[in-house]
Amino acid sequence: MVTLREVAKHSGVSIKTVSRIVNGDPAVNAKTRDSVQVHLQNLNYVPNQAARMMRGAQSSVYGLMTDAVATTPYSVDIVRGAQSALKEQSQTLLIANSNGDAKQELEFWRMFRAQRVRGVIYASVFHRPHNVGHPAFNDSIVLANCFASASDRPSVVPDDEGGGYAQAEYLLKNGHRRIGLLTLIPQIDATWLRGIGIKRAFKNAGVAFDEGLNQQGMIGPVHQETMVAYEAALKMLQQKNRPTAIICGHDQVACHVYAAAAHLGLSVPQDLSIMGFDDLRVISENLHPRLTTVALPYFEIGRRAVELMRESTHQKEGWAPKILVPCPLVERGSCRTLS
Amino acid sequence: MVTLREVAKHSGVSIKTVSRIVNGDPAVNAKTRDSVQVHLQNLNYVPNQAARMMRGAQSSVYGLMTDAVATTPYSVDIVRGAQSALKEQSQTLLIANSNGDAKQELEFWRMFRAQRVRGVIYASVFHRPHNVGHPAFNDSIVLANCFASASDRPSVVPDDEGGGYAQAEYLLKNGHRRIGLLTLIPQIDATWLRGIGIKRAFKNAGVAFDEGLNQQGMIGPVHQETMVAYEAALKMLQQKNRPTAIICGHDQVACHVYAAAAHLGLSVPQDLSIMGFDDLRVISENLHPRLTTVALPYFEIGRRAVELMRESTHQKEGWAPKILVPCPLVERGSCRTLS
DNA sequence: TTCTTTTTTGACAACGTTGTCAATTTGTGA
DNA sequence: TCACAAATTGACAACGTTGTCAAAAAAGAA
Repeated sequence: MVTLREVAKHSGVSIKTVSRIVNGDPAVNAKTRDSVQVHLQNLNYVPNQAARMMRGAQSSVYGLMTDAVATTPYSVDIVRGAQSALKEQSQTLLIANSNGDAKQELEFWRMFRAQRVRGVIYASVFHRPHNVGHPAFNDSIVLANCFASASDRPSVVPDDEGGGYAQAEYLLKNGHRRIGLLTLIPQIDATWLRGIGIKRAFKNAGVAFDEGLNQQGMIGPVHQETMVAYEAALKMLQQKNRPTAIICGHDQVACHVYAAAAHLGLSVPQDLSIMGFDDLRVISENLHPRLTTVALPYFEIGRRAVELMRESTHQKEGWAPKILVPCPLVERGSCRTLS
Repeated sequence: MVTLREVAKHSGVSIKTVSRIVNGDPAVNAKTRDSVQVHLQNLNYVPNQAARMMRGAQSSVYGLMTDAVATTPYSVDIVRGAQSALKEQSQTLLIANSNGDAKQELEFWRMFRAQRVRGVIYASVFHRPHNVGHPAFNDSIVLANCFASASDRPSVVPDDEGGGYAQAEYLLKNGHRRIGLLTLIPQIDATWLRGIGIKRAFKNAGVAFDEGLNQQGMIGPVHQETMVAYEAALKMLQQKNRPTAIICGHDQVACHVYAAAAHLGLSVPQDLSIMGFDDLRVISENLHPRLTTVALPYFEIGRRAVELMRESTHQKEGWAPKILVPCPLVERGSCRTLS
């Protein structure tokens, strides 16, 4: 690897002068600068970050710890988003996914420390309280897609309540009155947050919400959910006074509702409107008709997390904002207007 | 941050002795070791990688450059796989995704150099020839999920030919004779590789392959494909002598075939067997019935890429093996046995 | 010209670690 | 007891960079 010394030797100046030029110090004679720059180019010098860091410079690497991105497609967008915010200052992401294993995680914290990462973004796929941390990173952890219950940490989470509101508001606006609900398991915060949003939309529209149409699309403990949306949808749609629309807690749930509708000979959206959540494009763009859904803004969450991290540097103890990123509704073809 | 010096001061020994203990050098008196170890624990010492690297140690960080993982869910499994292979030696992954932008990519190569990463895994979501590289990393780049046409680089790719063979062989074994094909766009290598595999299976089974049933499920240029599987499937299934099974170039294509079948009142797998490719679990496990498909072994590809990278250290110029990772068939409920 | 100011340059130390090698301590055998 | 070998320990340099400060060169003022 080319070092400053080598460039200096080639250019016939001191190491320090080359260093100055590399770092854009104006206190260098223009002629010298030009001549050295040529050699920098020729030798293709790239500064050694390790050496820079030893001199006390801040690391340009951030850590991204995640418990189980693996299971959700597109949560990789958190990574993309974080990166997009990072690259402007040519910083990078060190990635570690622990699959939720605490021991694994501990080891990764250690690794982050060894690498002297500047801060850590802790991303969990489940948007629910999370205690997290390591004393060594006390003031430089940002939670993405989850938030801390006990310890107060800055966090960036999707606005599930707003997302739920958007789901219901859209259907109500389009004339639907009997609207079914197939939720995720209640242990997840997102479930009741969205529920609150949905009910708020009903209230705003002056429509009564029929609790009988509020069903779980999945059951069971966290991480071992069983999908029951198909059966639940069948039952719901076979009622005499069946709903004209179903709001799903997830695009996957929507999949099963499509299947149930097809099984009953109901066509979407003619006989039944379906609303998803998450916008897993692999699903939402491949169903027939394409699925109208509310997007989980993973990319934006990643971006914001990095921004929050940057701000956190200049904050005092106890600073722990909780940023809500809106969940935009993506209109496709699975919902129709009732006249 | 705690340094060796501090630990040494606390323990009343020299820096070097502490260093020895940290690195497990046996040439230390047991008593000394025990006493120092206590202080290491108490002070929570973690060696500074930057300093270690300056002393000439190999970096423990690898780079993962990717052009567009974003678009394919689960390709994130490449990351997981790589990590799983890495973590055994407490090494880490620096991640960079360029979204295919060449300028972006150049900057990332520079960053990798600045970080002195030990090697780079270049992962492309499209399994097709790819020229890639940077002189500085000449002998430490491994391609994952793609291979180089001009420059010869070690690469790890899915065995698409074998995957195609598995698709057809399974259906033939189950008594199907008229089997339709809805492929990806022909510009992608995977398309013809799988085609070869499929035809080999037909030949092995002594069954003639009807080229009339070989249709594209998608059309258009790379990166701007249009999905036409729905229409193609409709046409194919409305023939008088319609196929009893359809092999899809992708699980997404399969989605559309399900929809087409539902539209025609054909039930899966009773009236039609459907075979996918990729095993996007979000799709394959949420269709009704669940989709029998051939999995793209992203995780394994990531693992192997790291292993290959390790081997590459001791190889001479021109060493460029191309590893084929098998694509296992995942049996679910979308294919039936014809009697 | 000479002196002063300003600009430009370079010598040196330090960051935290480990390899080299020498110094010190401990153990062994006569 | 002493001589010698083995085990244990530490001083020092070096890795590549940048901050500090002083030296040298250039520019300006008298």
